[in-house]
Amino acid sequence: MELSPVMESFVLHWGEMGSRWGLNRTVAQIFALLYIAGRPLPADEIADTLKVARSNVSTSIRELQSWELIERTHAIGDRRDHFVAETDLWTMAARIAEERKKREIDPTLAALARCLSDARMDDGIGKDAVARIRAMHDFLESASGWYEEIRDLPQSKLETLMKMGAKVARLEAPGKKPKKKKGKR
Amino acid sequence: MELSPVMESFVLHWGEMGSRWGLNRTVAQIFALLYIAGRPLPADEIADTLKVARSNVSTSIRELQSWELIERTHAIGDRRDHFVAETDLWTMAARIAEERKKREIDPTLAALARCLSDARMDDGIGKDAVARIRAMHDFLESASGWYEEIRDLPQSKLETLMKMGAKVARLEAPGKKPKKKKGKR
DNA sequence: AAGATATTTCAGAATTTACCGAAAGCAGGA
DNA sequence: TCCTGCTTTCGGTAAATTCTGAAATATCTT
Repeated sequence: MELSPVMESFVLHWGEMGSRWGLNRTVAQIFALLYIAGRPLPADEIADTLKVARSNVSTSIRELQSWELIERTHAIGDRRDHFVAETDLWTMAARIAEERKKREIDPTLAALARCLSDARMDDGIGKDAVARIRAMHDFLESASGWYEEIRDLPQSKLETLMKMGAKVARLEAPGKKPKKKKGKR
Repeated sequence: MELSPVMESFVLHWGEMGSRWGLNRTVAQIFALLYIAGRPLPADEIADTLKVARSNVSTSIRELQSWELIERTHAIGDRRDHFVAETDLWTMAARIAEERKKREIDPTLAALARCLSDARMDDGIGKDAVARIRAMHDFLESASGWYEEIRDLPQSKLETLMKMGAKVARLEAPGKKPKKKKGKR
């Protein structure tokens, strides 16, 4: 596939950003390419376009599938696997949130719980230190619980909720109480 | 500083997790140590405790300061700098969110905007591809705007908002309409 | 101002991570 | 069952990142 200048810079930017996100450059670039292509691409075409080894594409695609950000499809008369990116952005965001939680939050929560239960046998640790571990554990757990509650809301509900957020924010903003209801900052 | 077994595993776990978070191991460990210590520690004591080079501590501390997760303090009669971790978890979360947005979202948004403006001069890119870039840009921008609206809410307001979220979630949950108000799933 | 103590910078060493290309594995014909 | 086209696995290498120790810098003390 031939990349126009803008498409190329889109892909390159995603590559750089991907690193900051825990993905590696190639993985991120492949996703960007599929997203911008807007149609299923076979692995070897991806490799050609991005100038990376075919095997590298294979590995990266597996990673993208574990994030559920791309899907395998087929074309008639073509034995090769093709891949398409998820294009709905709400879905993308949800998938990313889910996966990051799974990789970042859940293991941490488990480790903290382990620390707390071990703390009983550990006479070298102070009460206040245990309390701080517990505080962190409880905080993460409640954030996690909240996320789970809203995770399955349909998009429309989420949008409602976000609007509510904005409203709450506006309502008696810190330091400047509106005197009249007409006063819309 | 002597680490008890639980304290040590807390620190080690943070080290591992930090990697998944874009921090490196040492940076994360130092933060964990300061958090669990609950009192200001001088840099050389940190180095001793974690068995890393003094210079490494210096670099890592700078990184933690850029996240505003630790603060430099002083003790009378001691010329050395001491460091304490932020212990309020809401504040911590806010700082992390702010910094991640700054590092992950803002540059991406800027790059997308650049792509969009460049797209005019690029006759190699299809209309639909431009539309997808725009969709991503707009999505990120509105998420970003929402974040900015709630970012400065006091903790109490945020908690209210989270409760609202839970309520919206419960209210006519997808696939199971409650018939009576008593029915609390 | 010189000496003592504390911090930062930096070049190279060590470690970790990403990538390539060759070989192996797996279908679906002939 | 033996090609043939496609995909995955894997050992080694290249690249990037992290860490160290020595040297430079800064700051107090006398």
